[in-house]
Amino acid sequence: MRLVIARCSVDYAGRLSAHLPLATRLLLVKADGSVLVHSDSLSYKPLNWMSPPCTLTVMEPEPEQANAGVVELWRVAQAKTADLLVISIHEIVHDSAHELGVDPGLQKDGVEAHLQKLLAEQIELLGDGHRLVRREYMTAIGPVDILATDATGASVAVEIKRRGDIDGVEQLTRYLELMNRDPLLAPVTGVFAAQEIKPQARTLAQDRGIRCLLLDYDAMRGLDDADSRLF
Amino acid sequence: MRLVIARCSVDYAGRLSAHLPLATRLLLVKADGSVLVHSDSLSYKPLNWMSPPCTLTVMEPEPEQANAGVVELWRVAQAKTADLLVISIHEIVHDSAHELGVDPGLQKDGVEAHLQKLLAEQIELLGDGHRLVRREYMTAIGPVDILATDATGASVAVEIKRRGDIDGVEQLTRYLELMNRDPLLAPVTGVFAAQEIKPQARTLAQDRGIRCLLLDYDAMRGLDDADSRLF
DNA sequence: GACTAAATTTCGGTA
DNA sequence: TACCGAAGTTTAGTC
Repeated sequence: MRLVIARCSVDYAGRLSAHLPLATRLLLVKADGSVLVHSDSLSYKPLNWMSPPCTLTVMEPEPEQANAGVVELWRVAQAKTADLLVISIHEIVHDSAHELGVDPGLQKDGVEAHLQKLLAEQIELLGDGHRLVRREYMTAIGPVDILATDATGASVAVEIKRRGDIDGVEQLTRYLELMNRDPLLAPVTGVFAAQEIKPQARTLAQDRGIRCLLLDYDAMRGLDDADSRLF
Repeated sequence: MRLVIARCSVDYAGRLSAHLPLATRLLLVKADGSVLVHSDSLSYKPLNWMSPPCTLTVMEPEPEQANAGVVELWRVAQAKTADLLVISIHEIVHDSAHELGVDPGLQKDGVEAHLQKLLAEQIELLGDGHRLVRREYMTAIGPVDILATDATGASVAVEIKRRGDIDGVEQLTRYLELMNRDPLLAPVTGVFAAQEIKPQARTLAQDRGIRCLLLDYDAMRGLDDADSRLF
């Protein structure tokens, strides 16, 4: 990994055109050849970048550019997409390279998968008499998060989201349309379960006869922990 | 901006739990206090991070941790969300700080806005006799990208995407439903225009009587350039 | 401030 | 490999 702090301007041409005026920035060159341009604020996302696989070529500036103060010209090209990133360096403030080795990678745990697991374990949150059929119930257009039955034995399809948006309601609606054409399943009712449900999503769901269920993640996790300790 | 190359392990607790085993990584501390953890590959996205506003506290390791080889303990906390990032540093390989100043910011140009402008100028791509009514036609639930009329004078609503996904069809469907309730506009037909249309999106669109139109960005841009030079 | 839509989305899983 | 859906999505714009 090479770290360069430089006064530079940047131009990107590819899926869009973008230009960065002259300023001091961090240029981060990774071992796979990818390049990231970061400013001192607006974290997370680089101002500009090039994804691997790509090649970095350091070029001499044209006389005209040299007169304008350009010391080095970096040309970062992507083979596949013909995207091009050009960095015009006017001054290098810092330059260092470091051997990092391969990263063992990130271990994640949580979010929607966890909500789904918890709700499957606490299926009675859907209402008295509900029973779990299975998680990730496959349909022709994708998996339904949870399939259950209510007290009368009728099918219930549950779509789980962390944030209940209008898109989630559309998604569940498509599943319900499809599943209600299956005589083995029909009639199937829908439950839209989320930690937070946007007003518009709630309105749309109710308009389509889909029940909304607010999930209390902390409470569900607490119950889960309590259960695990009941031995 | 402070750049630290360090052998470290990282733990994040917040919207999810994540753990990074001991390895050498780049720790990037920005002027606004935000922290990014980058490995030497997998560009663009940090392995772990904390968004501003947040506070970085450097702590002495507990005796137990010190015995395990921890030299420094970084605690990055977000005030609002109670998210917490803990970086256990075993060895600092590099440490430097740099004054970057405020970045003038990125100038973008292109993508969907450009496609919309081009299609508005080349409205005949929708079919013979089509005329532009206006771009960004406002409705109660948001702006329709382009409103036009066909050869018979009937209204045509156009949704433009770079990548035509199923969501875009849903979006256009909502607009069409609403607009067809307006006696001044009805009947309104829909056109789903994109550089690339996913098979499922095309199927859904056709099922709903929405016409699909593939846009050739380069050709449209070429025409535009040719037009601009016709003087 | 709330909400919607776009992103050079990126990233992971599955058929 | 293509496609689909999630993301600690983030970010920008509008109401």
